[in-house]
This record gives sequence, C-alpha cells and structure tokens, in this order.
Amino acid sequence: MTEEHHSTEQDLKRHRMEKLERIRARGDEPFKYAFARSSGIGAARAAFEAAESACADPAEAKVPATLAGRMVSFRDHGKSAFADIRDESGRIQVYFNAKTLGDEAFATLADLDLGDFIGASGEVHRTRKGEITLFATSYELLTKSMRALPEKYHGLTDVETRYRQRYLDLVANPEVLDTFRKRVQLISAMRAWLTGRGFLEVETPMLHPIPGGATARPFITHHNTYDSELYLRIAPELYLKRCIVGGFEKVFEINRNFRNEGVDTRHNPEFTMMELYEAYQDYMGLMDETEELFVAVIEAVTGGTEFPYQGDVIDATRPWKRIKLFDAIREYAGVDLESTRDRDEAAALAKKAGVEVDPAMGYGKIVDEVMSARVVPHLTQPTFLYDYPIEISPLAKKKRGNPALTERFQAFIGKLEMCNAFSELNDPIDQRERFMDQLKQRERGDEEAQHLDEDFITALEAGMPPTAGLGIGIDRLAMLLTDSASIREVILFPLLRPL
RNA sequence: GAACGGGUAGCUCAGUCGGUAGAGCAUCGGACUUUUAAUCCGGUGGUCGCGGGUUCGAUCCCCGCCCCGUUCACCA
Repeated sequence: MTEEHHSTEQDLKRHRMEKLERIRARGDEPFKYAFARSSGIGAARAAFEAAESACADPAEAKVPATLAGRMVSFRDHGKSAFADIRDESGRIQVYFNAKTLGDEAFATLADLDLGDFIGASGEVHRTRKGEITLFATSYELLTKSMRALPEKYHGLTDVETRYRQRYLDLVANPEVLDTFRKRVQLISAMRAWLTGRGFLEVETPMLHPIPGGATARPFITHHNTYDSELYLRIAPELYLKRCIVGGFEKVFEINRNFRNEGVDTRHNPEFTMMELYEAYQDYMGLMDETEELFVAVIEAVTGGTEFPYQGDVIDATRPWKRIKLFDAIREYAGVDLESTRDRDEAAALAKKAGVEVDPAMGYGKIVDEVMSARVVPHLTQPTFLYDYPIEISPLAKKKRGNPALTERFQAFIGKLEMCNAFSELNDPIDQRERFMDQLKQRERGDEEAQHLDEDFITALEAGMPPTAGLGIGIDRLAMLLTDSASIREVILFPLLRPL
C-alpha cells in the first residue's frame, strides 16, 4: 500500500464524485438538459406577495410555482430540510418534508451539495417565521456542482481569485453582479440615447495596418495569408471619420480599444470606448449634447443626478461648470502657461507651480502635465475643460481666431477624465502638417506619437463636412457610477499576468 | 520598471520571540419535522507561494524568484 495523500480539495471533489455515481446508479441524470420553470424566483415572490395582499386572510395565501436555481444554503432537520436557491432575479427558501416528498425522494437530498442547481415544484407560502418559502412536493437535481463554492458568510475576498475566477466572485458576492448589471444599464442607456438622436451604430476594424486615432503604443500581431504586420486598434477615430466622408452624418461605435501600456487602477490593456461623430456640428454644440448624454446615462443607472463616488457626492445637475484649460491652470496652478509657447519658459512655469517636468517634454506635454497634477485633482464635480494647445491635439481643428489652440474639450467627474472631444480637423493640408509634426516627435523617440496615415489624408481630400467628435471611456464611467476605485472592478475579466 | 504591503485548510482568518500549525464556515459520520450564519456530538483535511542559505531544527531569520494589491512612472 502506498500512502494516500489527499488534499482537502481532492477530498471534496471525491465526495462529490461519489454522490454523482450514486445519482447515476439510481438512474438519474446529474446534468439535465432543460427545466420548465413557471417563472423566475423574483417574479414568484412578487406573485406571492400580490396574492397575499389580495387575500382576506394573508396566512391562507398560497401560489403554485415551479422554480429553479443554485442551492446556496442547506439546513437539514432530520425528517425535513430547508434550502435556499438563487437565480438571477432573487433567492427563495425551499422546504422539503419527508412526508410530502416521500421517504425515497427525501433520502436523495443527501446527495445534494451546495452549488448544485435544482428545480422544485410546490406551493409558495409564508412560514411562521415570515419567510416566503416554496413548499416542495417534488424536486430534481438539474446540475451537479463538482467543487466547493466560496463560503457563504464572508464570501470571496481574495482579489486575485476574484479576478482570475470571476464566476466565483459573481456567485459569492451579489454586489459584484450588481456592479456589472449597472455597467450593462449604462451601455444600454447610452446606446438608446444615441439611437434616439439618430446616430447609427457602425463597426470599424479592430485590426489596423496603421495604428491611429490616439497617442499610444499598440499591440502588434501578424496576418499569415497577407504576411503583414497588423495592430490591434488603439482607437476607431480615423475609420469613423472615413464614414463621415462617405456620407454618414451621425455615427457611433461602442467597442474595445487596445493599448500596450501599463496596468493600474485606471488602465486595462483592453478597454471599451464609445466614439461618436456628428456632421455639421462643432465642439460647443457637442459640449451641450455631451452633457445631455451623460446626464441621461447617469439618471438611467443611478435614478437621479446625485451619487456617491469614493467619499464625495457628485452632483451632475446641469449646467456643468465650463472653464478654459488655461484659465483653469491659472486658477489652480497659479501660473500663466498661455503667456508663452516656449518649451523652456513653460518648464520654468511648471516648476514654479510645483510640477516636475522631464527634459524630453515639449510645450504641449508640459501643459498636459500641469493640468494632470494641479488642475484635475480639483475636478470632483462635473467640469468641462476646453481649448487645448495644438501640440497635444493633432486631430483637432484650430480654434477660430487662435491657431495656438484647438477646439477641444474634456469632461472630468470625480477627478476622472470622462471624455475627449473636438471639432474634427477636416483640412487635409493641415492634417498632413500635424502628422508630420507627430513624425518628428516619433523620430525624437516618442513611441506614442502618431503615424502618418496617407489613406486617411486621401479621405479628407475627398472632403469631410464640418464635424464634431466625442469619445467616452465606458470603463471610467462605469467606475464612477458604481463607486469603484479600480477599473478591474468594472471589467468582468481584467487582464492579469498569465500563470 | 521602482517602492511599500501581502501569499498559512476549499473559503474567511489567527499563530509560531525558530521546536514541522489552529479557529469559524464548508466537508465527512451521527441526532433533530418551521430553520434561515440552524443547533448539538464526533471526525477528516495543510509540501504555511516556489527555490536556496543559516541552524541540531525554518512556516517564522537571510538571499533569490513567482503571483496579487496600493502608490509612482507611462497612459485613457
């Protein structure tokens, strides 16, 4: 005999395997194919409560039901037993009794485990202790669970397990399910608002021969048949504008972007963006629409315009504060970065404002840095910053009357950047110059500077009507509306290092 | 990539000033026909993240590595 070494986990699985074999041995199928429910659990509870309030004597209320769900709790009392089963709509107690169920059927309860899916038929009434309960006259095992689920009381808190095995997180922590429901609501509400305004949802390539539309490092992949390098898209922007060139007037896309960059509480390598483009619109008109869109979504998800975020109460009531970027810098950082466009002078001003700048940073980058460090930390309540320097806005149109600036805005809520928008640059000659400027930065070692996309310029040469465009980071917005401190809390399967 | 914190039973956590570890829940056996963190009695379960070093002896001390979290850097 060799010494047997069972880990607990193996023991648990072995026990369940033995039960599985017993179930099969008596001719039952532990993995059923379908089950006809009379309703979901939530609906059954509601129906019972309605019957109860319609009854002269509420204690007499009873409603027949056939329900199914995962068994999450089991309390054995010898000749009777209580189980809690849960489906997506709620939880209900099921009462089993040897007399009504029959001794044989009652005995098979011993082969059930927490985590199993069962279906049960009977009547719903209320126990003496006031618990709405399905008194089962029959039951069947629908799916055997072969593994122990996380403990019911403390749930699952180990962050790594929560992310790597999100299904366990969802089973163990109802509030996580709620977070992801809110994310779904958010996207539905946004899509509904856009569709209601006449925007058409289009799909543009995820595989790009030239990564464009943002300043970011891409993931590189390879296509075998064409034997060519392709990039996972960092933004859909340039393709959506091609749609406008072709004659679409209002388009949007809600889909994934991929950026080969760091991972932290606000960044996942793949993330979801909504981008929209609207012909004949400029950034000021779009700012109004953006405000409406956000408020519509916020109301749909939170039920109002006030909601908590990380200890603050956000009030999204319109109108939102609007402030020029350079005014905000003057106000919060105490320096006038608009007074110069010289890199070194700007660096000196940044230093005066207490912001460390890298020698490699150009003027635009310095402005961006001062904004992030000195302005954004003040932007808890919804605020639009607008009129950004041209150096950091290569796809935005120059501001009327001030070619140093672009007609661009961003909204911040809860100190998070929520969107980026501008009057789209549609002058192909200007666009080429901007790309050339980006190329110079690339040559200076900035790997994130944009590539020259000749086909995009060709498209602009064909003529793109005046257009305004907007991008909203869906994950950031989901964080905001679910009071989540980390982006991983709002992405079902965030990227972790492969084991 | 850097700093700090963490990794002990299936889950949630204690603990060992260095002498190979405990609790609750889960699980297994038993009692119980209205419980709901059911209760009561008894039991199983751990290469204490991985690999080296020091030591009579390491889960604990030292070194390296892996994974996670937070902050920073990069970015949205």
